[in-house]
Amino acid sequence: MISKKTKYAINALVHLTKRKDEGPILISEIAEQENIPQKFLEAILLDLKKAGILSSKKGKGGGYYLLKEPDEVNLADVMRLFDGPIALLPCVSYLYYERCEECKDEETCGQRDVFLEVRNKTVDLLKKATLTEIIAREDKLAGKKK
Amino acid sequence: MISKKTKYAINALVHLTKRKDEGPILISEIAEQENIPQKFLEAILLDLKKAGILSSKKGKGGGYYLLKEPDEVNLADVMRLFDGPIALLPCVSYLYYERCEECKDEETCGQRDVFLEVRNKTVDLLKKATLTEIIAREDKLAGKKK
DNA sequence: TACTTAGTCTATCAACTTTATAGACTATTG
DNA sequence: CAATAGTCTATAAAGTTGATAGACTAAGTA
Repeated sequence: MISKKTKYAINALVHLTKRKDEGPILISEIAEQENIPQKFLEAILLDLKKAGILSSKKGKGGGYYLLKEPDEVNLADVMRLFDGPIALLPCVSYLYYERCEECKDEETCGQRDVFLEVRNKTVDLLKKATLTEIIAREDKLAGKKK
Repeated sequence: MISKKTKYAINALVHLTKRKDEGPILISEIAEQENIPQKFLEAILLDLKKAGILSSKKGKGGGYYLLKEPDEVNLADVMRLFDGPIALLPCVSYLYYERCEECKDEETCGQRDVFLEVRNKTVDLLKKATLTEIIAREDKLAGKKK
């Protein structure tokens, strides 16, 4: 399961993408409309800023806004930022690789081979899921609904 | 990441599969050869027994052995047993479904749509990974190695 | 029957992570 | 200089994970 942090981060990013022509958006507004505890959201947005995805303005008329283009931000990056590795085993993670202590031979480990496949497919799907693409999905789903 | 419990369980199951013609295998033997803390392994094997995957015999000449056929045990089932849902969001889990409190409309949620795809692909890959298939992978990897 | 073997059950625990809250601080705008 | 709004630090409750200890029970064997 992904953490609430990641889930909240994605919702906040989608929110900011939809309103990206309105200038800076207040934390309090995002918190209220997306049902996220405000203080918790503050920390999340700060992390997204440090990661170069968002930027902010202080004082009156301030708030947060997208720094990267919506098609340059994908769920794989967001997940890694808050939850760390996407891989289900440390030994198949590319960015957070770690050997399994109990493993006898990594090269011939069948379990590892399975989870390597799962990781590759998952990263593949999550990389394709950009903010732009997520909103396109929503539009499509909303169309089907009515 | 999967828990050590799941990882240990898979290693123990593969171990028992390889030696399934030898009769009951001691917990202590599996623990030693697979580098698993014995007391921890005891609990794991007990869970696998309760799930109908293993059976055991007490007293001298006792130990654990496979009850199901190796091609009837897959990693999706083992993961669910120890780690619960495979899905990354509660709202896309089939067996452990739960609504996201903060969600405004599940039917048109783009985030959900992405994680539904990830879940489906992951379950698909893990269902195919039976004990038989894992050992076949190991043989193949060992062949390539030399 | 008594002894040994080996799985089973219950309780406990330290360490860590997650989710969240409170409050002081700093920069910007008007 | 006062109001606004993001930033930083600390704290904490709750839950999960990985592990250990010890008593108990069932099965085989002499």
